Amino acid sequence: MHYTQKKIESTLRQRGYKITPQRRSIIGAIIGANEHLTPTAIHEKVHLEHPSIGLVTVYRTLEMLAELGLICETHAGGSCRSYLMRRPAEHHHHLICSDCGKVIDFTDCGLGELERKLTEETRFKISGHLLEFLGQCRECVASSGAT
Amino acid sequence: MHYTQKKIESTLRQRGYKITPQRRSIIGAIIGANEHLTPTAIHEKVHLEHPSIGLVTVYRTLEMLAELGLICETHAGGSCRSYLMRRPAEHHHHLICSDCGKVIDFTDCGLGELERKLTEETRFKISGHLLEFLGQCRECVASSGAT
DNA sequence: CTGACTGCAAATAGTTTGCATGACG
DNA sequence: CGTCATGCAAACTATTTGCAGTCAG
Repeated sequence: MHYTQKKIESTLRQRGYKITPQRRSIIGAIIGANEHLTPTAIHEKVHLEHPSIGLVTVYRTLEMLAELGLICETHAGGSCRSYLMRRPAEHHHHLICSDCGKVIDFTDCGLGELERKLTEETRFKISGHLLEFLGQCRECVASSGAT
Repeated sequence: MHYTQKKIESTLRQRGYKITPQRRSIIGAIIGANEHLTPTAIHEKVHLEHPSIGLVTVYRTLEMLAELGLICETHAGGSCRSYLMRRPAEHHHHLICSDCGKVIDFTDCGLGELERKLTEETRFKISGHLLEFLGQCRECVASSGAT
């Protein structure tokens, strides 16, 4: 459903980027996680295996991956700047658990109609939209109810 | 359509907050603007009339207003943390011009159905959503076309 | 080999906190 | 008057940049 490590590496190579162990490790960390990761969180993860990796490299790699469209930012919660592996399909949105950070993707947002209506009413040339649902996932509902 | 200065001040008073010239000025700046304002931008605006106002006060006032639900954050573009006067009606969304920053509110997002469907499929307890449309307003389309 | 990549340290930007002074109610 | 608000400076956090050494291709 998401990009694989291999697929991403070949994309990098095609675009003229080099494959380094650091980048491998960072990509692996993002793929492995099913939730938002802040740059710092990613750094902590990769730091376990490769203690020499600097936070700066994480920032630079994230910037590169985002530019290639391989990861995307989310805006949930207060703080910004958390990243997630992107599904190959372009248009999608997130449903995010505010407790555990789990993310569920969905594509069918049904906003085409609304977009058309807004375009008509406002004469805006609409280029896109940001949509995220927030809530508690089943497990977190259960465990918070049990508490 | 939006809160008036008077209305906001009476809300503050009711909640036990004091009305100071600084707060008046900051509120006025936000009301006066029809676009997103970052804390820094607000500070610059009020600084013109009241050069003594510190950025810190802007931050503290924004925090207070946000807590009272009188302003809301937007997440458009890259940087976060920009504020906008909130409409009295609770649930609404923004259509934002990426060129000039103009913001148009709309309430009818028609996401109830989608929310129901997602709830059913994922068993999430959905608490809300974030929706923003991005595009160019009519004026900016015209002027960029003219260029 | 060579240019791209990395890590370090320092610079920068954005935001928060501590504290003494000042002003609203 | 007492308390809350302000402004300053300093502390913090997050992010970016400059540079010399290193490594993938």
